[in-house]
Amino acid sequence: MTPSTERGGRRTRRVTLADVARKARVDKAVVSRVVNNDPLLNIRPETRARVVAALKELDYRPNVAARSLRTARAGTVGLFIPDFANPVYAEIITGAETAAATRGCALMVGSSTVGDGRAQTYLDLLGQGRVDGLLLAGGAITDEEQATLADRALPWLFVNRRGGGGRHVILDDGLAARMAVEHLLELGHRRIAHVGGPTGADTAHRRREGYVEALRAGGLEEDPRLIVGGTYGPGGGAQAVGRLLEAPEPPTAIFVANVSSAIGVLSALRAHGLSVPEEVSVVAVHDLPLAEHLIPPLTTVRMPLRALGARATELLLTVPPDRPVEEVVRDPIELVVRQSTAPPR
Amino acid sequence: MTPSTERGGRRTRRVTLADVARKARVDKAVVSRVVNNDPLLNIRPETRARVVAALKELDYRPNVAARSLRTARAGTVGLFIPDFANPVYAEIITGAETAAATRGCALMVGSSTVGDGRAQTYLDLLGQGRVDGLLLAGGAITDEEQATLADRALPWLFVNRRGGGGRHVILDDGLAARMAVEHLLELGHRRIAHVGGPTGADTAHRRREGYVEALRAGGLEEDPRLIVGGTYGPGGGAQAVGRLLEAPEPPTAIFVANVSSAIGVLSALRAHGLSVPEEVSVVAVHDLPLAEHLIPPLTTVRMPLRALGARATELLLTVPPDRPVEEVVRDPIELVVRQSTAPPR
DNA sequence: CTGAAAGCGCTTACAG
DNA sequence: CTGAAAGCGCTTACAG
Repeated sequence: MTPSTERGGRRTRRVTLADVARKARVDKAVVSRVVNNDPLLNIRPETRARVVAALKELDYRPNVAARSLRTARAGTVGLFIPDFANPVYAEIITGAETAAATRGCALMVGSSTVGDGRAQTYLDLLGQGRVDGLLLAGGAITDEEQATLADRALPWLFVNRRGGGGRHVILDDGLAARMAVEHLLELGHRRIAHVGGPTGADTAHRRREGYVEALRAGGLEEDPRLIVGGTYGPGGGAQAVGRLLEAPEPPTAIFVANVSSAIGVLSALRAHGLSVPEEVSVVAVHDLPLAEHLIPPLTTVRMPLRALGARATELLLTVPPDRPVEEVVRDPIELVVRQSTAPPR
Repeated sequence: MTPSTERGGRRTRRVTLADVARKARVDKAVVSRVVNNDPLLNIRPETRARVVAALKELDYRPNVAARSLRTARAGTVGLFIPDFANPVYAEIITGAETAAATRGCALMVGSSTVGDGRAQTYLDLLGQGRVDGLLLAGGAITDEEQATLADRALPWLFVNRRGGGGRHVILDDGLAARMAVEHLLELGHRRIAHVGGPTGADTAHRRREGYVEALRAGGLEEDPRLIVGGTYGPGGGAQAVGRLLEAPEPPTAIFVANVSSAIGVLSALRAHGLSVPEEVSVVAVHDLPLAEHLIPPLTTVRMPLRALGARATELLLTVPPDRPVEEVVRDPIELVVRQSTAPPR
């Protein structure tokens, strides 16, 4: 008998290993090994056939809770992000989800928009044994939270930010910044400003370093008045432009640490009557589908965010939790030249 | 002894109910009832105090797998979406996450970007008992998938789209469309075009209906040449504008079914040398932080997407799975007038 | 080549 | 007011 269901999914009695074993006239241990493809199982072909047939006929699906209890493995990876609305995390999630699925694991994503926003609250919700490990992407993790984490006997890994006592996976944000700035230098720009990310954000820190390095490699000295911080959102970008234009000698080009900020940068420049790229060039880190539909289409540096999410998941699941991980994912970083950058006039 | 940990979270022996019971000199059944706040538990204050102290001292955290196995409840809600990169789903997720947490449940979000993209693949990954119910947001669910779903003895609910045999929660997309079009009518527009969503998307269907209704209520007849479909992305919006401008008498205003499309609409209008709002007004459904930073700042209709996600979660967890649910979430829909709409000249 | 048994950590109905 | 026992559904080391 297959379980019957009704509208909305009425819950009927589950099919268990014992049901399958009875039907196939074997012990449930045998069924278990067949289900899990136990390589050590030596079974007669006709017995296996009976088991497989019963499995199929009853539409057996293992009970995750029972399996987890027995094996002490959840088959689930946790991922904690600041905000689902940030498209950067969307890409990381997608990469992590795919990598987890490849290993037969589910992914459980939580954001700090819930409750008081602390990683701790998310941890409490996870309880004990809901996930086998935790990826912590971006955002600010306080020392207290890191201590709590340490108490949980749970493997973790920082993603897109350094930390975790030498357990992190990042991208080469310095290189991304240098590629952006070198592009501006090659176009002939000499007064290149930087709209950075929020103080304390590790990616912001590394992009700013890359900006300074590229300037110096080009024989220029950085000008503190041309470096302004912000948030990683459009509002922060718009505000930053306001401060930038107060400088006595305004820049001819702006390197923006984040594409969302750049949307605000573009609109603020226009509001100040400056045309892009004729009067000011703009280039930003991270590409998005909408970048080519901005006015003007935005030159960006595309980062391998999916690869980052995928690699982090793999490492979390394979590297022993007491071993350090400090990896820079080396998938290609690509300059996407559109119409927001041009030689200075 | 509290469990010791090392870098990366070395796994140490877990604290179980039995450990706590031993320390508090009671049976583990008592500890269990204290942990779960059993209202029927009659316990001497000093006994409770001993239990609470032991709980705290050992930092006890219930094993989720054991509890799930025993109670046949996962304490987790599943949510299946087409794509994490779509900001509309980000809002729904956030609402669902908060509502789930309020009920002590975790949320497990999966997207169709994994594997072959079918809901079925996600269901297989979920296995048996990983979630207590499933929210299916947007996207296309085939009949085959709906049949599979019915076989799973799992309560489900469609979110933001009708379906599921009378199990869905939606917003009043018709009203949103009428508000947008009425705004254009009040400004004096008479040739109002519609850039719709993808064929088969239920929200697209209802927004288009609202558009037609509003036109007729304003004494106008819809013109098929002014109705073009598209995707819910910038590329679709841009293409749609191209087709719209082939009409002998181009529109003076465009109602766009989705804010992401509208980004493409704005850039395509500019590419065709048409200024917004002087020559063409644009209004779109869904508000985003970036809307006010577009060029020009975009007039939108803000939808209560968080409330939708939250309500769907509540209904999934409370309405018996064999009862129909057909709810329209009535939280306020708001017209946000910015600078992309103006009277025709 | 297959079976029987133990036990993962909980909750709950029942006994006293 | 508290304890003892059964059992959720699985996996695995071991027996034969």
